[in-house]
Amino acid sequence: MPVGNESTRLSAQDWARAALKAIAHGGLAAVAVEPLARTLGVTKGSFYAHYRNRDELITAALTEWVRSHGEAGLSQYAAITDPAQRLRELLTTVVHAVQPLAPSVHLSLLGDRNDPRAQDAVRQVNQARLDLLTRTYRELGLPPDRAASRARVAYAAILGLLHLAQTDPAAPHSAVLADEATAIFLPS
Amino acid sequence: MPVGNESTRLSAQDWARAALKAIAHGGLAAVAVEPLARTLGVTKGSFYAHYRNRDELITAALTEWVRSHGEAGLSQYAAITDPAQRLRELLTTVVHAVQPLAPSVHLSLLGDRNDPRAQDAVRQVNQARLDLLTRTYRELGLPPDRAASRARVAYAAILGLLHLAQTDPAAPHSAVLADEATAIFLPS
DNA sequence: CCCCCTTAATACGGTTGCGTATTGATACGC
DNA sequence: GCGTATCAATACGCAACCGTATTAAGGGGG
Repeated sequence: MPVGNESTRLSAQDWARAALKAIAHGGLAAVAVEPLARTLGVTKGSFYAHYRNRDELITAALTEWVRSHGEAGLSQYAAITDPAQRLRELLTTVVHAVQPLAPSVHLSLLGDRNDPRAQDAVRQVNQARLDLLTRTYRELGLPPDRAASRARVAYAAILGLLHLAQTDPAAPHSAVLADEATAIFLPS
Repeated sequence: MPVGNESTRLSAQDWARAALKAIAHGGLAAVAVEPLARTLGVTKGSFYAHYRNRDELITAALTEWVRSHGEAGLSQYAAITDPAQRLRELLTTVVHAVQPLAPSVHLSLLGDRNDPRAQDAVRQVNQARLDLLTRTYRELGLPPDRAASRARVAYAAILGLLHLAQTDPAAPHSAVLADEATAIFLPS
């Protein structure tokens, strides 16, 4: 069975993915070997065949998250040549993708921001996104320093909308919000 | 000793305050009786003279937080009659107050957003702030629905700036940011 | 085809934290 | 001052989880 991912045996990746799910749900504290093993249907004995300890699992999971949410995850947006269009895409994607109430790794890591590993992961992802936004505003004609601060405020709004969507039960009409956001953040 | 708060004995308030500090630092998980007792210089035996259990402490701490950060904490802004001035105050206060790296209860609670008590506390505080912002934008002449969505985006930006300030080591010039934010969010 | 490496189970000890019971100390009202 | 409320210490049982043996099973490469 060369391909076929329905193997009955687990890989290190399986554990890392489960760890990310746990982080999204309950933060780093939720990455606990024995509970994870229970949800994976094995006992913890097998975990130590893949990682030396819990810390290694956390590091692996966060590394994977940074990889997929940093520049790699932004490449589809970076590929858009028209900066105005790119900005619009970024904003509307966020505003809409915000609804599914999918538990967010990003928000959970915020709760663990004392942990150096979490702080570092969040910092890297934020930096990649801020860079892209700053570049976009520069291409739209803003002077570098204004582009930087505007990108910062815009990204802050994106993050905040994510916060609000995750806590508010009241789902605001996303279409209206998207319009408002683009009206605000597309440059004068 | 009627006044004088240097009493050698602790009150329920002291425990609640310590709990809030712990939440700001490590989320709800950090509200642990024995560690708290250690930092307070007593043993946990005395804790149970003030609260029946850990849950009661958490509830008390969150209630206190909602009280002081909900409408009560907003009254000084609500008192500003000129809506434009009020909005400016709100924005600049946030942008500046954001620096001290004071660990934020709000951000920590986002990490615990699965916990119903945390979710409820955050929801209440957010609602009070959103209401004030929405009212402000209405007074500035925006139609009700636009006022609501604009308030939402503005508050999202405030939350996001808080987020960024807590994770970024790179402290951006707050004066620049404040200008940018007011330029963006003061209505057209 | 058989050996060995990977995955998994079981069992154990150690730590941390919750909650309870019991007893001691201390302050304040009378 | 005296007694009762409140605050505090100690000791205990209990549960969850980490990490470490140790052993078993199974499946591919030589």
